[in-house]
Amino acid sequence: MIDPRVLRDDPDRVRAAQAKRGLSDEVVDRALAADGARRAAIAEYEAKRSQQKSMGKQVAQAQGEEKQELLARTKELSAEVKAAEAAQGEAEAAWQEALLSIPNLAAEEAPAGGEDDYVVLEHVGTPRDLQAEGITPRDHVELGRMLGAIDLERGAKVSGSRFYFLTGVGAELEFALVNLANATAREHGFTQVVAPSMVKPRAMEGTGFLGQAADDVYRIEGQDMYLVGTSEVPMAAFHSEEILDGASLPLRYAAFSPCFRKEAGSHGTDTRGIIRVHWFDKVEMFVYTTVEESFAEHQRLLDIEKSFLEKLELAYRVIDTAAGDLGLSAQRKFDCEAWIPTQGRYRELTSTSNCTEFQTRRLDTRGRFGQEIRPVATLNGTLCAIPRTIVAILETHQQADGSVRVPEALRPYLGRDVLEPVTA
RNA sequence: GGAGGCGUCGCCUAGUCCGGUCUAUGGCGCCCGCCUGCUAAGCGGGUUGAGGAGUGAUCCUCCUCUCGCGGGUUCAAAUCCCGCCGCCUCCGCCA
Repeated sequence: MIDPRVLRDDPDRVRAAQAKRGLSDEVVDRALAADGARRAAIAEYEAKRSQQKSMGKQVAQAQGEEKQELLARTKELSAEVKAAEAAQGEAEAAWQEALLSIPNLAAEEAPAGGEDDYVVLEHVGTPRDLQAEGITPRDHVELGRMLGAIDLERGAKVSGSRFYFLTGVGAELEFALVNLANATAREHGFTQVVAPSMVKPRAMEGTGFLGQAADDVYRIEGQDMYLVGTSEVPMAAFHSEEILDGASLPLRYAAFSPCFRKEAGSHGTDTRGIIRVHWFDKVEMFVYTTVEESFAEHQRLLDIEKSFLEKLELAYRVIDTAAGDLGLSAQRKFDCEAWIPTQGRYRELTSTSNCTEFQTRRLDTRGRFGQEIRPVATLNGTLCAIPRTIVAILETHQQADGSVRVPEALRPYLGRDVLEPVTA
């Protein structure tokens, strides 16, 4: 949720931010009106309650007729207190509802517009031209089958479309990537975490995934729980309802968890292979820091993501996502997209967002800075989403005979220099 | 899954049966002061936390909320009733 004081003091800034995302500012007016009503209702309730309390004390001390008289009057007051309390509750709920529906204020620097209005910040590495090397490119599905690494047929048989088994070197690849990612995270001072991938509604809502993104979230039948689409969710809720020691910041975590996504609304796109699947494992970086520090930290997360892709010897580009394509929580987002040879284009491998105080206000995570207590900032960034990384590695480092050269940095973790086909 | 117990202001704890002066007791710890060659001990004082208002800024004053969480009863709830959550012990089942 955005800072209510910003809304109160500078509503035009919020309106401008809404416009930048291509959204109407109707919610802004609604929230402003609700805020006024809420404050009035609170004042009303507190006054009545205070009156009731002091009368209660008189009742306790009074005797006989005097007591009966007081009781009659205080009974009346009690009804008024109840009414005022109910009115306050409603006003508070209306205000919350309006405020929660306002997305984070996009950064000044974020490009305006929608999905296609991203700005390419840089290209790193040269996309491999397999044709020029005299190699007929095989896609990851074919390579995965030849290497005995990816079993899509059985994935579909057992679990349905968009499921897969990683087998043999495929499974080895997953663990090697996870270990490399964790080692990288440790080098940068991150605390490793294995996070639960089922959460209560509070965590889901607090991270902003039950709004516009709710269609993509799996809910557990018969239980008030959700499967997470990223460990950003449990990690954002990790310190919920806590006041952190300001001196302990930044808190840097690298969390491993399975991720589940319905992929509703993506019917027909990326149906082949393991680019877009209902379940995958991921190592995600998650940081708690101050808002002031968050911008530099965002760059740091991006740098770590870049260095990881470089360790894997992948060609990629970095894009600055446009305001309209930011999630509800994000103030700014950078994606790293790796070159996928058989698709002839860059595909998202990692994504890092600065959510400033948006999530911590919802989840009530604050920091104590001397005398002052205020919300902290959260940031998240993919370190390694397994299936897409496997796609990029297989396709990028394939050789004429269908074998795959293993990037140097991964070799110690995989114990192999090259992945050899098991079938022709 | 079954049975029982517990949840109070950083930690421990009194209070809950029998509702009101609980503005929550005491200890530990912590903070300030005194004493002191230094340290320790001793003595005195302070100390729940959060949100908000008063001319937004270290102070002061006031209000609300806070005894696991949410409801209910009542003029009044730490205290009575209901639901939920968490922890512990035992049993069953299980990776």
